[in-house]
Amino acid sequence: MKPIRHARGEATRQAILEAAETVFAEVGFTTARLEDVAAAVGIRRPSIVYYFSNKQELYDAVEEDIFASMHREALGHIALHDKPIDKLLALLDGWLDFLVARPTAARIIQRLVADVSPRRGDPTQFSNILLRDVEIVVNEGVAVGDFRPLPPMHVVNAVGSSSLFYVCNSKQLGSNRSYDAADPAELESFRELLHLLTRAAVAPATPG
Amino acid sequence: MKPIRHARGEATRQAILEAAETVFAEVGFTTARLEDVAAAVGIRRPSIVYYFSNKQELYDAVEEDIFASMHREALGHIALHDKPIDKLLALLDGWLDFLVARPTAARIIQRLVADVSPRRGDPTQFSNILLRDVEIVVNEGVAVGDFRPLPPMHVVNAVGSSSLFYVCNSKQLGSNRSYDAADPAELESFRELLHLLTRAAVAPATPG
DNA sequence: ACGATTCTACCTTCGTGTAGGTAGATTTCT
DNA sequence: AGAAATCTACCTACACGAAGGTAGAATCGT
Repeated sequence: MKPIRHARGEATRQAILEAAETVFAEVGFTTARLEDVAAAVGIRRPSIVYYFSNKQELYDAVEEDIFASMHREALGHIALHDKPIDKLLALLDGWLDFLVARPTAARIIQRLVADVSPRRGDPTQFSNILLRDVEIVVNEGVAVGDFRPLPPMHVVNAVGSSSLFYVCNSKQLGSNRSYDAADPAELESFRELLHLLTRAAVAPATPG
Repeated sequence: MKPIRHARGEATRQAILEAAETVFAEVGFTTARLEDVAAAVGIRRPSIVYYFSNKQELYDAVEEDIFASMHREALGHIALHDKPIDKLLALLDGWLDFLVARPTAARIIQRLVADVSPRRGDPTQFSNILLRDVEIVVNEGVAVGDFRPLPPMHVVNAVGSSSLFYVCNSKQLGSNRSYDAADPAELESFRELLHLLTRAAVAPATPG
C-alpha cells in the first residue's frame, strides 16, 4: 500500500515479485528464503521490506498476480468465441499457454492444491476468479443444452489439473521420460489430447 | 535400518509413520514439525529418533510406503482383467480408491509434483514403480492395437492427475463448492467421468 | 540383569523481523 | 538559483523464536 512514485522503485518491486515467484515455486513458502529472493534481485534482504512488509505479504502478492494474469489471459481467449464448447476450449487453452509460459505459476498452484488450509478463512481468495470463469462457461453450455449436466468443478478437477501436471512433470518423471513442455510439437500434441478429453467430458450423448 | 524386534516397538514405529504422513501431508516437509508428529503418537520428540535417524529419513519412509501401497492396490485391481482397456481402467480405479481412502497420500504426491528437484538424483526413486505400471499397461494396449499410439506419461498427466485433484480439492474450492470425496454417490459420479476420459484418451479411432 | 524403549535437558543453526543509519535524488522556500 | 528540508531506496547489525539434532539418564519388559 506504499505509494511508489519513482520508476526505479517500481522496477525493483517488479523484480522482487518475479524473483519471489521463482523461489516460492521451487521450494514452497516456508522453505523459501527471502535471502535468496534478495540475492536474485541484487539487493539485501531487508530492502525487500521496503516494498513488502513481510514474507506472507510478498507471497500473497505473487499469488494474486498469478491468478489475475491467468484470468486475463483466459478472458482474452474466450472473447474470441461464441459457442460454449469453443469458449471452454479457449479457456483451457489460455490456462495451458499461461502455465507453459510461466511454469513457476504452475508449481505454486500445484502447492496450493496440496495445502490443507490455504489462506485460512477463504482458500479461494485469489483463485476464485478462475473458478468463476469455469462456472460461467460450463453453466452456459449446460443451459443451452450443448453440454450434459455436470458440475463445473469436475471439469476443473478432470481437465484443468492435467495442464498443471503437464508443466510440472516435464523434468520430473525420470531422465528417460523427460520432455520439454514448451516444445511446440510436444505442446500441440498435448493440447490435442486436452481438447479431446474436454469434448468427451462435456459431450451430452454417451456414445456406444 | 535398526532392527526392531519387539512388538511394542514395531507398533510405535507404525504409529509414527502414520502420524508423520498426516503432518507432512498437511503442511509439507519443511513446515512439518516433528514435535507435532510426536504429540500425535503420544511420545516425546527425541523418541522418534530411535526409529528414524532424522526428519528426512522419516519422510522418505512415508513416501516409500505410499507408493508401495498404491502399487500393491493397483496390481490387485489389474490382475482381475485381461483386456488392456480394462486393465487401464482398473489401474486408475485402484489409484482413485487408494487416494480417496488415504487423502494424506494424495497431498504428499501433489507436493512431490510441485517440487522442482524432489530427491536430488532420482526424482522417481519411489514413484517409478507406479509409472512403470502405467507404461506396461499402455504399451500393451498400443502393441495389441486396442489403443492409439500415445505416450504413457500423457495418460499420467491427463487422467492420473484428476484423481489427485478430486481428492485434494474437495474442501478447497470454497465453502459453496465443497464436496465429500469419499461419499459413494460423489465418488461413483467422478469415477464415471474418469472412465469416460480414459476411454477417450486411448481410443484409436477419432469419431466425427 | 540387560537390552529395548522413552525420557529430560541442552546445544546449535537458521531465518525472520526490526531498529536505526546513510547516500543521493527531489522538492520547497526565499 | 541555491541552500534547506524531505524523501527514496537501500544498507548494517542485532534480537528473537522456532525447530532439529544430540548426550546421557531413567524406565520398562522379560
